[in-house]
Amino acid sequence: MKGLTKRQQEILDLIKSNLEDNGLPPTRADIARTLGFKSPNAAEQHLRAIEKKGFISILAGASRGIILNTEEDLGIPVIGLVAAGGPILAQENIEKRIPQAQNILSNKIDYYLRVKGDSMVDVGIYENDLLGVNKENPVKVGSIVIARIGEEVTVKTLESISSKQVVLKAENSEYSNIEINPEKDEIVFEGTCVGLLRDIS
Amino acid sequence: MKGLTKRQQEILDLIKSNLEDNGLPPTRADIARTLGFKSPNAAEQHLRAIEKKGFISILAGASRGIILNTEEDLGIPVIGLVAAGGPILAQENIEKRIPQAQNILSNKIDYYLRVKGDSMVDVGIYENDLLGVNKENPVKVGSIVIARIGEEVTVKTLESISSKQVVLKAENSEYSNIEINPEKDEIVFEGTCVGLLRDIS
DNA sequence: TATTATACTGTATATAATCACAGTAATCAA
DNA sequence: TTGATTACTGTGATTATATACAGTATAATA
Repeated sequence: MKGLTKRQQEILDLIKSNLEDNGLPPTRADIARTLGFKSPNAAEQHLRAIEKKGFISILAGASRGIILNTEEDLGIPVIGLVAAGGPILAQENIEKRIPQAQNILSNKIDYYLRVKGDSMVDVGIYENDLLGVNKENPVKVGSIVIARIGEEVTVKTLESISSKQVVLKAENSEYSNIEINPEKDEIVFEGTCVGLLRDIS
Repeated sequence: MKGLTKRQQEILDLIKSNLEDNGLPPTRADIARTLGFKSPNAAEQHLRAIEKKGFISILAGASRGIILNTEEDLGIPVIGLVAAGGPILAQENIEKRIPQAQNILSNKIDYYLRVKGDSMVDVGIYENDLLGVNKENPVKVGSIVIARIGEEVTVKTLESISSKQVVLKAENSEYSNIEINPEKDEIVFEGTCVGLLRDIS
């Protein structure tokens, strides 16, 4: 699917906003009027081009017969057990998806990670909780981070970090800290924990 | 806003499904065809009746100019501090609303209650967490319940209940149980806690 | 250099669609 | 028993809309 030109994008946006605001697609004349075309045929030809590129479908003969070909929103993936090796967001790790509802949590969630074990109970993170993970922001000392050490994925508080040593703290007095020398062992930060969902039965 | 007749409801449903399936409203002819009318005017008159009752708006002259008058979904209310007296869902208690996204949590959430205090830390419920509350299901022993005792709203585990005594357990060893005689003191169960949301900064 | 894509104007027309007017018939409330 | 509401058929005028055809002009592509 090729990219749209600037003008074509404007028209696609117009269709979307028309749908959003009025609940129905615009006519060719509507498009021409809004964008200042003197001929509705300009809109017609743009629509053809956009259809050709796969972004919409046009229903022949039907008034306002413009259908958006939006790839449906799959939702935010929930990561269960992480298979050894591969990337955390690999298909085989996705347990299910839950619809992304903006404003449920304040920060952007890239994926949810199902908690295994009890190493973070002292900060109220329990087994089977879903942690909302933001993978964009750089990790900060004091944050709860998702780290991959070798092939193992773990959730811990980042206690300190330098080029020689990374200290991960388990928030459970029965566990001891994890200390890693990043020059010797591979450690990758998969993201920062910015939220939590829990089902209570 | 009066109620719709059975036939009018069928037509409203048809409009909705048309919108859902095709992304645009039906024409009078579409409606007539689908419902077996021999005249598109039958559809026209039904639409007028439905508009008169306030469920849709008709754009004069526009093709497919049918707009649903859906009262917008306000979202699930978040209850902050509960004012003394009055019902928990009273307007003045609503801090904000967050869009209801099905499947985020498994159970039905009627409202969210912002946690004050630390009386439930031992089950991982912290200050400022949002508790998802279901107010329909009857409370059960062992569940975390939202109870109103006199004018105070509290979240506790329901330890035992009988006509003579209700015992509410704080999940924090520094707090002691609350024992109430429902024949002497007023106790109302506002719901059961079925989920939890937490923002982690 | 020819071709294709983009980005329009301008005209015209078939048909899609709204909507008014004229009926029929059944049900229900005043 | 009169009037209002519901639930349609049937016809047709008017207008809203899609869409074909004929151009102009520019930029990118082969």
